[in-house]
Amino acid sequence: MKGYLWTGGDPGSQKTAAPLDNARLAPWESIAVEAVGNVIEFWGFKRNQGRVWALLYLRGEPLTAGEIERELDLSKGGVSMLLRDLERWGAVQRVRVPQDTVWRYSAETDLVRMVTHVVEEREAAFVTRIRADLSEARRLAEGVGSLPTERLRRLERMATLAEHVERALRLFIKTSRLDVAGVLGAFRDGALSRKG
Amino acid sequence: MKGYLWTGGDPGSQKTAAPLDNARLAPWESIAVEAVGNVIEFWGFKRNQGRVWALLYLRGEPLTAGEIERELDLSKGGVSMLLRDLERWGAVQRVRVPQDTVWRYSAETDLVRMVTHVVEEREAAFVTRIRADLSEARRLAEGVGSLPTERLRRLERMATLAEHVERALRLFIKTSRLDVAGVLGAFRDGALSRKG
DNA sequence: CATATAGTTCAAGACCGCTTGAACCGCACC
DNA sequence: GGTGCGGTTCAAGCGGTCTTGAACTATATG
Repeated sequence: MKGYLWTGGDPGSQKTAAPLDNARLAPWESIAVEAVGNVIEFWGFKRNQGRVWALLYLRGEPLTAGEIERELDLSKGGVSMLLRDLERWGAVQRVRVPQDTVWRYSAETDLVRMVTHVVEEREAAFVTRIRADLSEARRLAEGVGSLPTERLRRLERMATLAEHVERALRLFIKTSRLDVAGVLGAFRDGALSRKG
Repeated sequence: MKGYLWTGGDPGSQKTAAPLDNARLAPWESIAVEAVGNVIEFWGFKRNQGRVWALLYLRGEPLTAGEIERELDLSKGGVSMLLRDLERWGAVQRVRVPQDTVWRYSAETDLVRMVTHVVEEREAAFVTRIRADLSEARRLAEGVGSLPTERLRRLERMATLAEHVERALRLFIKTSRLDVAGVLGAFRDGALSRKG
């Protein structure tokens, strides 16, 4: 989510899932990789975190940092950092293939868990904060003697609204988690080889 | 939502609903205004759009652009653009007080409608796009002869997941709209004076 | 130990959206 | 017409994040 339809309208400029530079990738891979990049960015992560995960997931077998670097046309340092983040979040696993010295990385299905989890944390904290701010404002406002009750009421309505939105949001996260959990089964079932 | 807990952790640096420069505003106003600014930014709009709307809403009576400029410490040009956006979205109304030459602006309760509406549009378009991309990828992949079925399956699962998330999201928007609509009643009911 | 290659770190810079401020327009009033 | 003021526009600057690339560490090998 960057510049969408905001102020200017400017429709039709939808950021394309561009073939970009990943000329190395098969077209279908490229499209899927970019799509995941978009989603992940939308949810507040870095686009390239999504791209890396998608590549690893689609390939199925572990890749080296160098391969990722080439396939996605990223810098060495960038790949290192992206992998570290993904690994820390449990979205990617670092594996060592027997009689080989380099690290390889394979996708965990947990990108999904990671997203729901982090988003949940973030959203919850945020929403809580807003509520706290609004009740603080209300407390202060009530302390002001000469405040027209009408203005106080407006403030209260604002707070009420915030609470309702919070409820809706929590509900969304909960149902969404359930729904996703179902699909996770699908991710896990198949004969998805995973080095172990 | 800017830099939250992403890569670095860095907790406790929660962006405060700072007293900022709006020394002119009563503390409770300032807090509430900033809170709304945060929310609105979180949903993908400009922080200052939220601040302007909040100020107008809390004040109850129409303000001039100059007043807004001073109260929120914004630039002339900025206020003009912010008001234009808000007006276009129906979140603010431009009113002319009898025997006065300047325009004044008053808050519509429709900020809420605006947010749900725009967010809905945006989210829907986005999600649709992702789905389209993924099925395109799938179509292409199926056209490739020598593709291991396992890899194809992974792609398919990705698409399935996207569909599920889409469903959850649409559900959220729908229930959220209903919920918000309920509160809108509360916004409208009271003896909220509106120049007419 | 010297060399080479994988991996990490981080300052510098690219990039991008938001805000500013000055030029400009339009209207009222003298 | 001239002056003043509200309002608009937009190029330039600012502030933020993300990426790069070079220096650095770690590890294997001869």
